[in-house]
This record gives sequence, C-alpha cells and structure tokens, in this order.
Amino acid sequence: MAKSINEDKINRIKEAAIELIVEKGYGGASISAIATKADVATGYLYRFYPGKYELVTDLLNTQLKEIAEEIEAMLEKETTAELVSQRLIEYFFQQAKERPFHIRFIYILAAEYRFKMGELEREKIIALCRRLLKSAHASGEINRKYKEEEVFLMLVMYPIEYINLRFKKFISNKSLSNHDKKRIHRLCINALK
Amino acid sequence: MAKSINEDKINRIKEAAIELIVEKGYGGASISAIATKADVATGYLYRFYPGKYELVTDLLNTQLKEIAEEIEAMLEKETTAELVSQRLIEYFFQQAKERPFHIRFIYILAAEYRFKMGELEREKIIALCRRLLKSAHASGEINRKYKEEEVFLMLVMYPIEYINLRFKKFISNKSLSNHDKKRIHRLCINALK
Amino acid sequence: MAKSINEDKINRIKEAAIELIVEKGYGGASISAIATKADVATGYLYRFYPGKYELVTDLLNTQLKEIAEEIEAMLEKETTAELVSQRLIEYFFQQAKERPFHIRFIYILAAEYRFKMGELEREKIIALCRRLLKSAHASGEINRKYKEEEVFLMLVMYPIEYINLRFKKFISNKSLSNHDKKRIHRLCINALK
Amino acid sequence: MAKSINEDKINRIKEAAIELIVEKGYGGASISAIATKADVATGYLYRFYPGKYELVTDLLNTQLKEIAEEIEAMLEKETTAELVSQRLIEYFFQQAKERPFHIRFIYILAAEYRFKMGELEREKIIALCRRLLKSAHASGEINRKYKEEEVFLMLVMYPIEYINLRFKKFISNKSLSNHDKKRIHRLCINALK
DNA sequence: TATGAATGAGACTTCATTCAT
DNA sequence: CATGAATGAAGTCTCATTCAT
Repeated sequence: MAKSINEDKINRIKEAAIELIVEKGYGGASISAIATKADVATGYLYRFYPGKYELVTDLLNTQLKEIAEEIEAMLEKETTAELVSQRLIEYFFQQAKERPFHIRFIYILAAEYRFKMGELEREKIIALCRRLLKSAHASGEINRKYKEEEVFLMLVMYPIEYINLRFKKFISNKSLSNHDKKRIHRLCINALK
Repeated sequence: MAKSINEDKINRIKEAAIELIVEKGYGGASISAIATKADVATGYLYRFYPGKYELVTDLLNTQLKEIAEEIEAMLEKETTAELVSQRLIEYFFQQAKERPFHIRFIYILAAEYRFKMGELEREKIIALCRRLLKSAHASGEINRKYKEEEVFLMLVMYPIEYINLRFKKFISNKSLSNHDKKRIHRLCINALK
Repeated sequence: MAKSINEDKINRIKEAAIELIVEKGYGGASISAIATKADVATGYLYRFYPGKYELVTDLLNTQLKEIAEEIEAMLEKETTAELVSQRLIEYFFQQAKERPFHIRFIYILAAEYRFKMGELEREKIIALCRRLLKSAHASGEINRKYKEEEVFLMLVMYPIEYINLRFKKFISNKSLSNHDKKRIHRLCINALK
Repeated sequence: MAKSINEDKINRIKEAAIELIVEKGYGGASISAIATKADVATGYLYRFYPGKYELVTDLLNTQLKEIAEEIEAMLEKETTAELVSQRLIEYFFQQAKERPFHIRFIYILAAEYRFKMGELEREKIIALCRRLLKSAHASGEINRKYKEEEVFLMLVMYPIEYINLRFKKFISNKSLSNHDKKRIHRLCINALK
C-alpha cells in the first residue's frame, strides 16, 4: 500500500559517505554534505543508523568483511602463500581501479584509534592468517618465526599502504601497473621467508 | 640554553594537541581542550598559528622532520642498509616507549588525505631513501628492482605500522620486546633483498 | 452499537497520545511514537486532524466536556453543593483509579498557556458553576461573596490538583483512600462557606 | 586581563526563557529564540548550563527557593496561620503585578511531570508547612485532620492557581484587586478550619 | 602581551507532515 | 482508504575564532 523502501538511496548514502570521508576526513564529512551528494534528504540516514558514527563503523566493517571473504575464498582455492599473496595483490589492485575510494577509506579508518574493527571481522581475519600460516609454515614458505601479525601486515596492510602511497603521489605519481603488482608480490613473499 | 616562557607554552600546546588528537581524533580534539590541557589561554595559540589546521600540519611536519634528521644522522654513521634498518627500528621502538603519543600521531595523520606533508620534508625523506638506495643497490643489499617507494614503506612505514598494530592490540596485546625488534628488522631486510 | 474500525483506531490514537503526553510532555510525544503505540500508520491521524496541535486540543476539550457533562448530570440529580461536591470528588477519585492518564493529562494541559479551552466547553462549565452558585447562595451553602471562579477552583481544580500531587508523590506517596476523599470534600465545602 | 563575565547577560537569558516558556511552552521556546530575545549569542547559555533542561530546572528551583524563603521569613515574624496566609497572598499578588511571567512560569512547570522540584526545595517547603501546622494545630486555626498536603495546596498552590486563572481570563478578565485578595484569604483560612 | 568571554556558523539529529503506492 | 517512506525545516548544541580588556 505504501511506498516500498528504496535500497538504492541507502547505497548512495554509503558511497557518498566513503568518498567524502576520504576527501575531508570523518569530521569534515558532514551529514548534510553526504546527504546532498547522495541526493537524499538530510535526515534520511537516521532511518538506518542511529548516527554518523554507526554509519561509518558499518561501512568500515562491511569493507573488512569483503576482504575477509575474499581471502577465505582464495584459501579455498589456493594452497601456497605464494599464490594467495599473488591473488590478494591482484584483488587489491583491481579494487584500487574499480573502487578507488573504498581502498582509501579502509586505509584512513584503519589508522584511526576511534574506529575499532568489529570483533567478528577481526577474529575472522586473524583466523584466516593463522590458517595460511599453518600450511606455509609446513611448506617452509613462511619462516616459523613469523606469526599472524607479520602475515596480516605483509599480505594485507602492506599492499593497501602501497596503493595509498601512490594515490597520494607521495613518491611516484605513476598509476599502478602490472609491473608494480609483481614487484610488491615479490617483496611480500620474500619478507616472510 | 634556557627556553623562554613562550617556547615552553607553545610546546605544552603542541604536546597537548598530539595527545588529544590521538585519543579523540582531529575533530574531537577541541582548541579549548588543548589549551586547558596545556594550561594556557584559548586564544594563545592564534599568536603562532592562523588556526587549528595549521597547528596540526606543523605538528605532523615537525615529527616527520625529526625522523628525517634521525635517518640522515644514521646515514652519516652507517653504510649498510642492514645497519640503517637496525638503527631505525631501534629508534622507533625507543620512540614508542618514550613518546608513545608521537608515533601514534604520525601513524594517524599520515593516513589522512587532508594533511599533506610539507614539500621540504617530503623531498628530504625521498632524497634520503635515494641515498640509501644508491649504496645498497651497489652492495647488493637491496634488489635493483626496488626503488624509493619500497625503501620508504619497508624501512619507515612498516615499523610504524607494526608498532601501532600493537598499540591497538589488534592481534597481540603483548608489549614490544627486543625479540620483536629483531624479527621486524629481519623481515624488512629480507623484503628488500 | 459496535464501533467501526475507524472509530477504534482513532480512539487508540487518542489514548496513546494522552499517555505519551503525560509521560514525555507535548514536545516529547512524537506523532510516530503515538502511532506506533496505537498500532496505526503515522499518516493516519491526518485524516482526522490537521496536525498534532489540533489533536491535543481536541483531546483536552473532550476531557473537559466529559467533566462538564458529569457535573451537569449531577446537578440534575443533586440539589445541594454538599452533595455535588461529594459526587464530583467521588468521580475524580474513580477517574484517578480507572483512567489515571486522563486526569494527569487534564492537569498538565490545563496549566499550559498555549492550549486554550474551547469556547463552548468553557461557557458550559461557567454556566454550570453559576447554576450551582444560584441555589447554593440561596441555601447559604456557599457564601455570597464567592463567585464562579471560587466554585470552579474549589470544586473542580482543587480535587484534580490534590490527586496529581499524590501521583507526583510530592508530599505523600500513599495511594488515594476513602479517608482522603472525605477530607478533601470537607475542605472544599468549608472553603466556600 | 580578559573581559570579565557579564552577569547581566545570563540574567537576560533567564528572563527571556521564562517569558518564552510561558508563552509557547517548554518545547515551543527554542534556545535560539531565547537567545535572540535576550540579545546574546545562541551558544552563550551553554557556558552556564549543560543544556536547556538544566536551565529550566534551575529557573524553576530558583523560583521555588524564593517562595520558600519568603514563607520562612513570614514564619519568623508571624505566629498565626491567619497572618501567614494573608502575607503569602499579599506576596503572590505583588509578584503577579511585578513579575507576572514568574508566577505563570511556576504554575506551568509545577504541572509538568518531567520537571521535578529539587529535593532541597521540596524538603524545605514541606518542613515549613509542618512548622506552620504545628502551631496552627495547637491554636485550633487548622483542623487536626489536615496535614502538610492540605496546607501546601491551600496556602501556596491555590493562590497561584487563582492568579493564573485570572491571567488566562478563564472566567473573569478583571485585573486582580484588593477585594480579590481578601476573598481568597478568607477562603483559604476557612478551608483549613 | 595574554586572557578568556563571547560569538555565530555550522554540526548532528528529530520529527511533523506529505504523498506515492 | 491506509500506509509508511521520505522529506527538510527547525531544534539543540559545539567549538574555532575573535577581540575587549
């Protein structure tokens, strides 16, 4: 009888929030600016979230969940750290190309002390690192002295940081190439040896 | 070599700003809270900076300058990448212990797209990476395919990220040990080989 | 004599509005909360009232009309002020027991300067006071110096205020007793002598 | 060295708040309207109160404290309920003339269930009623069946309600006269006999 | 010079009301 | 006719900045 809920609107809000937070930071991205960019009414997002903080937290955890699921899928298919790393870097590069704001968003928020990753997402990611470690320790691909921390940093955070360094044109302002992809992959794999 | 009252006051402001920004983020750290913590008047800082943004930008660049100077000093003394990396990690660990807010501050602000590093600091850091690269390429310590980006990321950003991951207790909640120091050093050096 | 679905719905709205306004005040009782409590759609009440203000005004006047009708019925049966007062207090005590929100609602809204009583209700109540006065002046039950104002305040407002003072547990937190009823009755009657 | 605090400003805010709340109710009196009427900046009141609710609560309790102090002073001087009642009504009539918004403000907020009187004020007023009761019971001026509740309602609330009924021009639209004063006094005293 | 009272733009959020379905 | 998704004006409150003292 009544208008049905418009899924698209909330997605536009999410996208607008990600872009504005990347450009202006959490505090600089105002609800009103987000709503305007998303072409919805100012108060609309409060139908879905209690407030701005919860929106952003959800956004962050959704991104992390996607990455975790991606890693999980890779672990199903691939058995060596070599291949998982390769696939993961491939995935991040693709994301950088297709959804550049998303990978920048993760990078920014991962650094903030106020935005804690959801416990579920955190545990899942740690579990996946442990799973990879187990087989890679056995095969000798990853040195036994390295644990989940090093795997997470080298295989997940390092590629993200690399991509963001490029986005910021800190050292190089070239766009990401296949050559970069291979070099990072080599670096990551060697690091953990 | 006694500091003037002015210098002392402005230093208290800087320290208070760093601590509050780490704890509450840029938006959450109000000028009034910073001034109260620093025990100076609200309006005082406007004698030195046009506004909050400029204060924070200066803070970030001061931190980066210090790191750059540290690296520079190391390059004067040490000749191998091995030793530079070791010293640098030593330095970051010491900072983490003595000035934990500083290393957290760099980590947070380096990730933000709003806070651009000063051109001078950026160039100096790149130049230092290049200088290290030159000798390390020659000696074979760093593979010729790796450039300034990789050096900067592995020798500077990676240790900072490692330390902050610990501060956040993301995977491990142990405090930083000498064992950790060695492991990271090994990982960084191996990565660039 | 079965009520139509519409009547039932609008009555649920009215009841919900009264309860929420008592608990949270006019501003604190949102249309959406009222509708939810009444189990109707948010927009439903706009088929019957132009807006929230008109709903509340109608509610107030309905309550006052009921009281007026009650007084009128009493005046048909009883002839002395003594008996009218007794009956009226009996009625208010019964309302306090059976419909506590209603008597609280009248109390709250009667005090607000924004909610004017409807002219008809006002005139009816004044006329009733006058009618009672006439015979009570003649019989000497009410002193000739007291007019409609005093009758209204002592016979209507005073009992309502007494009951609400108890609801608020301002002085006593006992529940209303028959003993209270008699005491108030005596006080009211004596006041007007 | 710095501007000294302007006591007058906060008083203007208080006065403006009282007037607007009387005219438009708690919800209808917006902070911005209060500030405009008081000729201060919107955010000014937050230097003194955490929020609107606290401002209004303080206002209410200040008014009640004044009344309590007035009653206390009367009890020091006068010994009979007769004289206390007379003085009190005199006081309320004077307030109605000199500070009409204040007595309306008390009347409105006393009715609201959300605004609880401060515990200190409440206890003081009850204690004063008890003190009066003691001597008036002994002298026979107040019937022994009446307690603090009846004293409070007849000597304090009733006059306030009478005055507000006039302000509302509910029955009479004449202004308050000495004649009214005497009549109410007689009514109150008789009620408690 | 240093202070901190005061400002007011703008942030987040609520909610009465509308209207497509 | 009834619904409830959507709107956006308006509310409360914050805080960077100014400037009289």
